[in-house]
Formats: sequence, structure tokens, C-alpha cells
Amino acid sequence: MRCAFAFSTDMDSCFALLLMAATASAAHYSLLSASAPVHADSGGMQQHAAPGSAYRHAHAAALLQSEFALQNNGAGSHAHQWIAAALSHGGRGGLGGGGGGGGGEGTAWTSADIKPTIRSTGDDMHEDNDNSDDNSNNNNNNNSSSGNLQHMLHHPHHPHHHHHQHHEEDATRAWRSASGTAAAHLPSVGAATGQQSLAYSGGFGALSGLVPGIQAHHQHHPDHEHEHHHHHSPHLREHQHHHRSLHESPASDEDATPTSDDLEHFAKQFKQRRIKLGFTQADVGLALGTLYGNVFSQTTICRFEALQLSFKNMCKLKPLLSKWLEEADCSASGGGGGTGLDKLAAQGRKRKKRTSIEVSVKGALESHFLKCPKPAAAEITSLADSLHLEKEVVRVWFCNRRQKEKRMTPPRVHGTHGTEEAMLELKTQNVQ
DNA sequence: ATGCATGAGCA
DNA sequence: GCTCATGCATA
Repeated sequence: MRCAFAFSTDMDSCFALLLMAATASAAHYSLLSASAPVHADSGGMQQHAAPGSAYRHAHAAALLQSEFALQNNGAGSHAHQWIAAALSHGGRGGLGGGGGGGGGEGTAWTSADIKPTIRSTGDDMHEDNDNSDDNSNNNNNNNSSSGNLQHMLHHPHHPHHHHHQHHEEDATRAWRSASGTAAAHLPSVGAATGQQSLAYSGGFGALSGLVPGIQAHHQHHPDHEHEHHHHHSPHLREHQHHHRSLHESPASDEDATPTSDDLEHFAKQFKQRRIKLGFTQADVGLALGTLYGNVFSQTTICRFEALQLSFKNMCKLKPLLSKWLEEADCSASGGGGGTGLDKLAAQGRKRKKRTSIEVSVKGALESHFLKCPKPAAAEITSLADSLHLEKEVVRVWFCNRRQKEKRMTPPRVHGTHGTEEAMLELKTQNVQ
């Protein structure tokens, strides 16, 4: 492979740093391990003894946990309290953007200082180009209303449940292509908030983290106006026949808009290699940040692997991950052994405490969603009222629910049985 | 691994 | 207020 770039920059100094880092970080705290007794990735078991040897074994099944089953911790459902954090580090005045605005009673969770995240650190502008309007967008995904256009055009069968009736407005921004410019915000990496597990002890991640030289290149984005074809079936998981357009090989990391199948395949492969190499999802997210200027969280990487992002988003991330993978791959041979770099995790923003919605209430919301995915403000209000939830909470719930519909991997039908799907998922995921 | 949340950008 | 990308916090 051609992977001899990058490191050459500063090998010497890097090693020095690595050594220091190595000694320093003996402590791993594994938040995740608790949640991951079964599956290998995430948390607990990433630290393999032999750096050079990538002998990781495949791991086990993903447990699919039904949200409904787990949620009833009985905790007060809608008592809101914010984490009053002492905001020690500088911040900037928040603007009450989209989120906070709505709630009537919603105090200002947003008004203090927020967003230490990458996007808008300080004052710089992010030119993230996701011009969601003109030419980008796409999101072809499944079900959703108009988005299905694609499906209809390219494949007759319609996956999942769509009980949708219509939605004309969606058509506006309906998928057009994965064009994208998916690419991204330029680097302005801020402090990566201390992530959950930067605890591994892998090889390259640390290294890349320390190498200063390679920072700011941008990724290539998949743009192309072509409507992209190919179906992705209800359960993408099973079939991974990737037929490509006819001239490119999206499987690698070339540009060209990948097909759903390509993405599926890539994601699978990515996860496999990542694990093999001994990296956690969080590690990857961090490495991406240091390599390309965009830090991603464990969550995002996880969702990528699980195809739980929109098609467009998947396309955007793929090249980045692909690149990382290449580097990780080749560096693996060199042996490795550095360890975690730590980031100053100064986090002090006020985030509304996560509302935990009771199972029964969730059920009610769900059924409303089936009837009407996009309730009007008034409906939301009354619904919220009858369920004893804040309006804002309900509104957000619907937003999130809609987003879910648009993922590549649609939400499971947790209806009357769903056994089939569950089994299928288990089966297919075991492979890794 | 996922639920609820934030915020940019658009309308 | 919606969508979309993304993540903290939690199960």
C-alpha cells in the first residue's frame, strides 16, 4: 500500500513524545466497559499487549437492546435540571439558535456559554459546506416521505414500514444527489472535549495525534449529481453485493458517490479492521481530528459502523475513515505502541439534563408518530400537555424520531414481535 | 449502543 | 420551527 507519507515528517520527535506519553498513561478508565460486556469494541478490551501483532479476534454479538425495555428506570420523567457546571473556561455568548427557542417555559439552557465543540470554537467561521439546500442534500434514504423517490425509481420494493402519507415540503430538499460538498468544515478543531475512552493503548492513534505536520488537508467529498441508484434493501446487512457504477471503485476511498451497498460493505470492513488493529471508536474519532481537523465522537463512529447515519452523512464520513484506515493499516506493520494522549477536558456548559421518557409515554408518542410524523405546533402542545411533558421535549422527540426514519438502517419495528428482524441482526452482526 | 439534546442554516 | 450533523450522558 502506499502509505508512506505522513509520519516521515517528524518521526524522531514523535517517538520521543510517544515514549513519554506511554509512560504517563497507565491508567485507563473505562466507562464503556460496563456497557460492553459482550462486544469487543468500545471500551474495555482495546488494549492489546503486543503492539505490532494485530491478532485481535473477532468479537461477539451485538446485543440489540430494545430501548423500550430498558428505559423504565422510573426516574422522574420530566423533571428538568441542568447541570450547573462551573464554566471555568472561556466561552462565547450563545445565541439562542434552533433548539432552545421553542419552549415556552424553556428557560435558557442555551444562553450561557455553549458549544466548546469543534464547530464554532471561539469565533471562527466554519465553512462547513453542507449547504443543505441548493445542491447538496439528498438523503435519500428510506422511507421518508418524498425521499422515496429514489427508491421508487430504482427499486420497486419498498422496505420498511412506511406509513407515511405524504409530505410535500420534504420534496423541496429531498435528495438530489449526494453531492455534497459533503465535506466539511475546515479544521478548527477546538478542544476535543474529553471523550469517553481515550484509554486505549494502541499504536498509531496516539501517534497521529501527536504529529503536528499533518493537519489541514481537506477531505474529498463525494459530489456528483447523479442520482444514485441501487437499492438498499430493508436489511442492508444481508446482501453486500456491491455493484458499482462502472468505472470507479468506491470500495477504496476514491471519490464518486458510493452506493448504499458500498457503504455497507465499507462500514463492515472498517469496523472489522478497526477492531483488529485495536482501536476504539473513540480513538478513531480523535485521530480523525488530528489528521483532518475534524474531531468526531465515539457516537458518530459507532453510528457510522452501524449505518445509522443518513446516506449523505455516510458519504461524507467515508473518505475520512477510509483514509484513516489506510494509515492505521500501514502503521500497524511498523509496530506501534504509544498511548493515549489526553485532552484537556474542560467542559462546562449547561446542558439540559436528559429527560427520560417513560415507556408508556414513549409508546404513546410512537403511536402518534405513526399517525402523524409531523404534528403542528398546536398538536405538539396538546400532546405534551396530555403526556405531562414539556412541549420542547415532545418537539425534539419528534425531530429525533423523524431523523431516525432517515437513517440508512431504519429503526426496528418494535411492534408485536419483530423477532425476525432481531434474529437477523444478531446473525449478521455476529459475523464480525 | 442509543436516547435526548444542541445549534447551524434555511425558510 | 424544521432538517441535519453531531455529541453528551446514559443504559
